[in-house]
Amino acid sequence: MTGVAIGTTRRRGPERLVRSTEELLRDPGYVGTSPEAIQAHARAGQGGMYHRFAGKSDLALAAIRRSAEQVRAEAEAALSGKGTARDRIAAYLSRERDILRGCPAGRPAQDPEIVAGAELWQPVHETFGRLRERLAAVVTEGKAHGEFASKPDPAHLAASIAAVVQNGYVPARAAGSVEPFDRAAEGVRELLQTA
Amino acid sequence: MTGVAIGTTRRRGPERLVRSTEELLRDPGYVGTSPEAIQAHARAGQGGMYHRFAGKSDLALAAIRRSAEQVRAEAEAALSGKGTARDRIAAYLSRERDILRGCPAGRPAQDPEIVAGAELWQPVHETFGRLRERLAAVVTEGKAHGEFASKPDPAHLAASIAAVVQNGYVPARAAGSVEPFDRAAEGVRELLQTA
DNA sequence: GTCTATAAGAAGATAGAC
DNA sequence: GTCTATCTTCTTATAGAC
Repeated sequence: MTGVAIGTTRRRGPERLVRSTEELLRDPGYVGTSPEAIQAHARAGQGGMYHRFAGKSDLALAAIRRSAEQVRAEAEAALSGKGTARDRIAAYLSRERDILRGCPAGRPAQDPEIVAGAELWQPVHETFGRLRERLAAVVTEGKAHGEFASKPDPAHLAASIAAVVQNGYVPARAAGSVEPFDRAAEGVRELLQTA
Repeated sequence: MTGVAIGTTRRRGPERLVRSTEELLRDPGYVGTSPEAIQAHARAGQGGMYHRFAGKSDLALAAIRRSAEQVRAEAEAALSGKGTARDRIAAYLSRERDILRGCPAGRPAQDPEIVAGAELWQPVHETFGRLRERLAAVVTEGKAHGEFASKPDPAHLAASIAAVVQNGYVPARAAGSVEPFDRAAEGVRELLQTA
């Protein structure tokens, strides 16, 4: 531990490189991002990059881990907050997500080269699984307090909510607009009202 | 019109090339698919391919159009079938989709090179939009017959359903299993029961 | 029309000076 | 540790024989 702050103002080399990779992984995606592009974005030289990281995939691993951790933390903040289970799920659905830039956790799941190799794929896999588990737990909790009818299975409902959120990104990109995402989130909220 | 059947047994060159491109576009995706791979898959030579198509993007355009048309037709088959609005939506959710191979219509929406240029992106865009409209119409119909509570807005609900279906693909790929998709579809069905 | 050979370019990584 | 030059390989496309 060097005690150097990881913030927006003062970042050491490796930190900046990982940040840049995170951003580029969201938008052009893994295959669409060249080491050169990462260096340009991070304003780092080739030397620096290859000195600290073994290569593109090594950098991507660091970036994916960081993105996954953040997605997890944000979800946790919403799902462990105040209010009823329904409120917390609604809060989770409302989080700002910069939809058109793609899902920081889900986008990599679409990259052929990432899915192919286990190292990069594993953290993505884990993040999604834990998120669904956490959502299911909140649904179960809500059912225990009589918030939901007995009908919806927690695991199913959790999967639906996760699908809408994590993947509403796709139609949004297809439409070139956040509208599909917002509408989908609103639709789930409305369904939960009546459930 | 030459009258040659477009089936599995007898396909002319261009047809085979487009088919192969469709399949490869679903799985490795646009960036991950080389002209060479297409030729190998279609058992065609370079000459044949470049003779009929201007290049990779030209072939991709043909493939995307065909996939989009098929997705639209399948959705229409389910949504215009017999039964209540709820039944038809449930049927739509149950269609076999070869989940892990990716969504034929949505996968392209994730490819940086496709999103960048308008030609390839446009058919994807259109397909998603029309599908949501169609779903919204069925929901509206269901509400008119008193199948759903007055609460859910048709456009919102349609967006939710579309997000679950078209994109349940993402968590499924992340998990390496169809389970997340199946659960999500089941979750929406259950919610519709109670709505 | 279909094949083989090959060119032009970029992606990813390395070498070696400083 | 960081920079520049270089190397290899892959991707996409073209040329020209047949």
